[in-house]
Amino acid sequence: MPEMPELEIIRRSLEPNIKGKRIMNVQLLLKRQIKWPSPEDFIARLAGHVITGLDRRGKYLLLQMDNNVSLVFHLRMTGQACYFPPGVEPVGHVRILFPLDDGGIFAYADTRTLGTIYAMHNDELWRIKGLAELGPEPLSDDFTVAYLRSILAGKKTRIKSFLLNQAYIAGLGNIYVDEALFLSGIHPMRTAGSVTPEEAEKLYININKVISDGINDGGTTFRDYRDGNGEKGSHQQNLFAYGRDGKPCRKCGTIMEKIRVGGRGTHFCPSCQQLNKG
DNA sequence: CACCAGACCTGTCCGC
DNA sequence: TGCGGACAGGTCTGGT
Repeated sequence: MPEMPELEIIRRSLEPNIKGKRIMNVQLLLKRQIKWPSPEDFIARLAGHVITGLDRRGKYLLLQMDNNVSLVFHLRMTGQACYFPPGVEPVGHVRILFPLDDGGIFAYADTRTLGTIYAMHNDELWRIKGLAELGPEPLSDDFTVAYLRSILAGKKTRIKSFLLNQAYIAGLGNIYVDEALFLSGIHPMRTAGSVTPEEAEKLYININKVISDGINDGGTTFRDYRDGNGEKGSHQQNLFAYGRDGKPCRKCGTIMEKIRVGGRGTHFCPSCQQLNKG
């Protein structure tokens, strides 16, 4: 479900409600979603401790605790991290409850239960491979045109799959990749190495644009995504490619198509994004 | 290394 | 109405 814009909105919306609050106890309704450490140790590392800060890296949400422990969430497809004020009962597919010292509850919910949760000492965060190997993020100083050109060079993998690889660029997912490729006029089946330096510059600008627009719209809610207060985003109203198959292209009017690339549903305009280009 | 199917899960939608 | 299959915002593993 959530990509970088959604995780960033979740982080921002949770912060005023849970930062500085103490976790009174931990109720594991579905233990198998805890990937590290054991359920008993997970509870021991968190219960009674204060949440001192909230960070995000790629699609990971990290709650910093007062005992040098990070409570790490990866929401996968349907995970939700939400604050319920005092007197409001958590609803939905709740898997873990963290009652707080203000009488409210920080809850993790997840329909498909694919999400992964860790309570790591900060010096053992490297054990989370996906987190340790993340590439630079859109909108950050580390993400530059030169960097993008350098990682594209010579790659034979298709550009769509390439952009979904979190080790190259952190935070892009299926929606925002389709959007960035559409705005850049690049067919998703082209090889990464075929993207010209000029196209790479467009792609760089548009990756930053779609991520930034997604954040400004409060994220994209197709079905499950909600922010830390249970609110939907609105960026689904401003998409150009994702979910628009069968509809006219917003640039040229050609009927948009949907294909499968690397096992993922992929939306594009056959006129604006031509395969033989490049 | 590239690439794909399958696995992990539940829910929804579509066609018959 | 019921059932089977495909599909869903993600990532990892194991096979060819």
